[in-house]
Amino acid sequence: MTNNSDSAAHAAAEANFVRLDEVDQVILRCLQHDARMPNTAIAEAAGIAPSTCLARIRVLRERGVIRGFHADIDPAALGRGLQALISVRLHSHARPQLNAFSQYLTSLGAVEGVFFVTGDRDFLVHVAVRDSEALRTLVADTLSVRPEVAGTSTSVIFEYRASRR
Amino acid sequence: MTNNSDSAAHAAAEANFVRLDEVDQVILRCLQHDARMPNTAIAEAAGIAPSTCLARIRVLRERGVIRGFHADIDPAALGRGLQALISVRLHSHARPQLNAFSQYLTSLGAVEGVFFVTGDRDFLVHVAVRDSEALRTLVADTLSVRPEVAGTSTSVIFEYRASRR
DNA sequence: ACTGAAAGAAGTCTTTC
DNA sequence: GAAAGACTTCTTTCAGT
Repeated sequence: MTNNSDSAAHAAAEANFVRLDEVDQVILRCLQHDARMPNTAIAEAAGIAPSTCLARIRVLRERGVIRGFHADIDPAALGRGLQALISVRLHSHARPQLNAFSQYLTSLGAVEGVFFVTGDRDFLVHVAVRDSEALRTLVADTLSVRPEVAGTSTSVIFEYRASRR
Repeated sequence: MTNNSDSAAHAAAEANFVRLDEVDQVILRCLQHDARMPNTAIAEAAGIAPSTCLARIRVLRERGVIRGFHADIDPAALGRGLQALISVRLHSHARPQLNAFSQYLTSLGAVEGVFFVTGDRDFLVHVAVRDSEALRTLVADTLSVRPEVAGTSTSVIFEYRASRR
């Protein structure tokens, strides 16, 4: 799907203007901290009735403010103790396949996240693998063999902190 | 001496990673997809009793496999429609303050995540801000003024896909 | 738009195998 | 470890304000 978003980014952000009062902010903060927090507890924290709180959360989901609720799984506990950022440059003639390649990356089991960025690189791929051997295999045998890929550059992640406030 | 050849006394218990059977994997997959999925539904999907499922989840949390449950909030819906990766190099004499600086970064409201990496840079900071003006302010007035910071390099993120399987 | 009550559903704990 | 049952708590709906 090709959306011509020349200056639409700014306009979309303004059009998607959402007003959140203090109650909504308390709700979001609670759910961001603990998505399994009972509705009654959230309602109490926000100072509203549980039924009202439930309706608020439903609206927040419908508006797209809340995209979902996910468990935070430790990759190391799953035997993937090595994390890396792989910078991927694509050939210029592979531009039309950008989105498809991005989707392909996301589908890989080792991939934690994909950044599509400006600058001298195209993608920055956050991966979690078992060991350096698995990382080498991923870069050499999975990514570099792709015809779209012009080159890669890998940095090992010593530490990654997601901001979960 | 005795013929203790049971598979339960395997050395997998003291490995750095945790052995997860199929039941655990089903539970993790469910919770990663929807952290608010009812315990009864997870139990049914895993083919175990609800009480057993609850005990499994508790153990997974205690072992650190599950680090938490978080709502996925859209930064754009909160008025932060511009995301960027800021590469931060520190002065070599600021090494002892690496961890403190990392914590400082994480505490900033605009920061989504912080990568501490090998290579020619030290940190890669994932931020979400209101607009380019806010990004300029963050880089110029918040980060660059720090005495530890030797230099920064900013890339705008066109798209970011977290792998939530 | 929010509240409060009430019925149904789900979470939790203890016992039992 | 796993399951069953009792008990507690939460979710959800709906009429009312």
